[in-house]
Amino acid sequence: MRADQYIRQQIANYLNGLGVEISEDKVPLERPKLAEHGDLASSVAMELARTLRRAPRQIAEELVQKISWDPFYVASVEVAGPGFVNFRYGAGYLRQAVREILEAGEAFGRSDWGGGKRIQFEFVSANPTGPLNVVSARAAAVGDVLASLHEAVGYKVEREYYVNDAGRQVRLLGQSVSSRYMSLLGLDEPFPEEGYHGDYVKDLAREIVESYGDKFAKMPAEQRHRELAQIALEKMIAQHQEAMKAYRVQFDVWFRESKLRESKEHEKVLAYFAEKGLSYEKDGAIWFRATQFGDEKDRVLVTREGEPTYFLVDIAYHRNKFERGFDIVHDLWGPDHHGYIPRMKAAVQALGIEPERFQVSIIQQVNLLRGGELVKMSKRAGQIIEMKELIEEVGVDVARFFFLMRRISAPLDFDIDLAKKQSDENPVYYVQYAHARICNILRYAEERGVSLPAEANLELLREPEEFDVVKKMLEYPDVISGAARFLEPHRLTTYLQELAASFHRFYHEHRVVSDDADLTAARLELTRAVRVVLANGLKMMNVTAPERM
RNA sequence: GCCCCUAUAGCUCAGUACGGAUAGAGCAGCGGUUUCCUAAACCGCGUGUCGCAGGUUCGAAUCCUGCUAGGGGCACCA
Repeated sequence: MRADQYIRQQIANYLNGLGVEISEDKVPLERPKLAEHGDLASSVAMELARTLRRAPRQIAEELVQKISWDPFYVASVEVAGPGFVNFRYGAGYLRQAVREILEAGEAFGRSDWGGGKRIQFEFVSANPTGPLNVVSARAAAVGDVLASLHEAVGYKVEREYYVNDAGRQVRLLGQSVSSRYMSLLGLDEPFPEEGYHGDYVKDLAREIVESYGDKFAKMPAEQRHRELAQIALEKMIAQHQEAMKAYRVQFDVWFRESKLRESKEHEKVLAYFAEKGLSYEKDGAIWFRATQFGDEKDRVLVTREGEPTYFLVDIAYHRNKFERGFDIVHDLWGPDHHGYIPRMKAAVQALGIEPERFQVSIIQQVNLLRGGELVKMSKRAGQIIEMKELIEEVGVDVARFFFLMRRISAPLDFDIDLAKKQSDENPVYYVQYAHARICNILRYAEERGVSLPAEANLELLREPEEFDVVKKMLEYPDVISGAARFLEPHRLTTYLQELAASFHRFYHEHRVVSDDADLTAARLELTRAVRVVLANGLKMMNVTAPERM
């Protein structure tokens, strides 16, 4: 049993005996900010003061006296301040934790409160009409880790990437490439008004000239646009897939919008809405009654030109997802899409799906800093820093870690200079170094042929720095479940830095491998446990845990 | 105008879900630590109108209301 559970149980039992009805999980218990306030503290006496009509300190004193505290879990209990009850962990409990962490290994920190429910995370889903930008890099890191966190707490998870390989944008890509293609061949074709200006379009055109020559120049413009669009599209999608692979994101499904269109799934939605009276015709367009489901205005499904809107196809896409049997569908979108949430939620409801099963997180923007200055990016001028360039410059580990350091709802400043520094200013190395350092200690012990007793005597662990490390490790399962539940992967980076710090402190104060074989054995166990937790945490983020640096 | 996000130390940020004690880290600055398992480490020193104003409460960075500033969004684009 966990010590916090034990304490809650004792308090709840005692209070129930007094006639106060309180369940274990309602007993307030928190980790105090100040070390002098103990390892755990309860404000229960203050909260009960009113109902019991007694002074909080008096209630606290009695509670402390009347309950017989098992010294295995609780080394000391005291009343402090206005009526807090402060607890310190028993040494036995802390020592046992070391053993439990080692036994659990990769399973340490995992739980099953997800109950095997199926959840899908859809993220990145960048248009294949251009290169991936740094926002996609953030989304990729965040989505991947949120998915992993949910796996760790007992969900069955799928990662999906939606490929918008159809519609207006793709036509524009075809026209843009065609124009560049023609001019490479010395021919003239006007550049489309809202075409894509980036250099990558010229690169695509050049590649196509190299592989196909002037084959497309002779065909009718419309056919050329179509065929070039397809070729360019596949090249872009392949690039995106390579980028994700290099970034260590493994998508289960790359879902193509064109598949939906081919199987006419959007038309089925249309028919369904028409049948249910959820759509109507106005000004030559077909509209969805989104206002019936809380959106601020009705939305167009089919334009006056008879073309399905992105929204309509997206509704079909979401219906398709739910038909695949997910209990929860979770989308990660960019900040420019937040206005889109009410209408998608409305649509999901209109399809008869419980709205709680559809969740959206908005990932805020990324500001790149170089030399302390904001790097200006303009999509129109084709001036952007691609995800690929950034990764090449700073490395996958650093990029992932940096993108995970902030709350997803906050814009993130990515300091390229800091990311490139291999020094103490860079938090990634700080954490990785702790892991490498541990591996080095273990190697050293092995090389020296340290002879260890069969079973380490953990009673020899008694230094405050040793216990501090254990206490920090004990926080890990809560960090994982909290990060998953509240969609806050940054808790993991913050935590790993704290764990690394507490290990570095321990390392500095005490020798692990010494002439005292028993003590060495005990400390090697502790050290191995820290390695487990650091490795688990880094693995969760898909950041490498180096054995030497 | 309406909606979303953000505002905490010189800088970058935790802490806000579920209100608790003297609001914490890292970096930058200054000073120190290595005959010893990696100094990519450790230790010490300073700083706060928690954006502002009210309210609720024994207690508010945290909850409520109203403001202010910055960013983003409000398409028959995606």
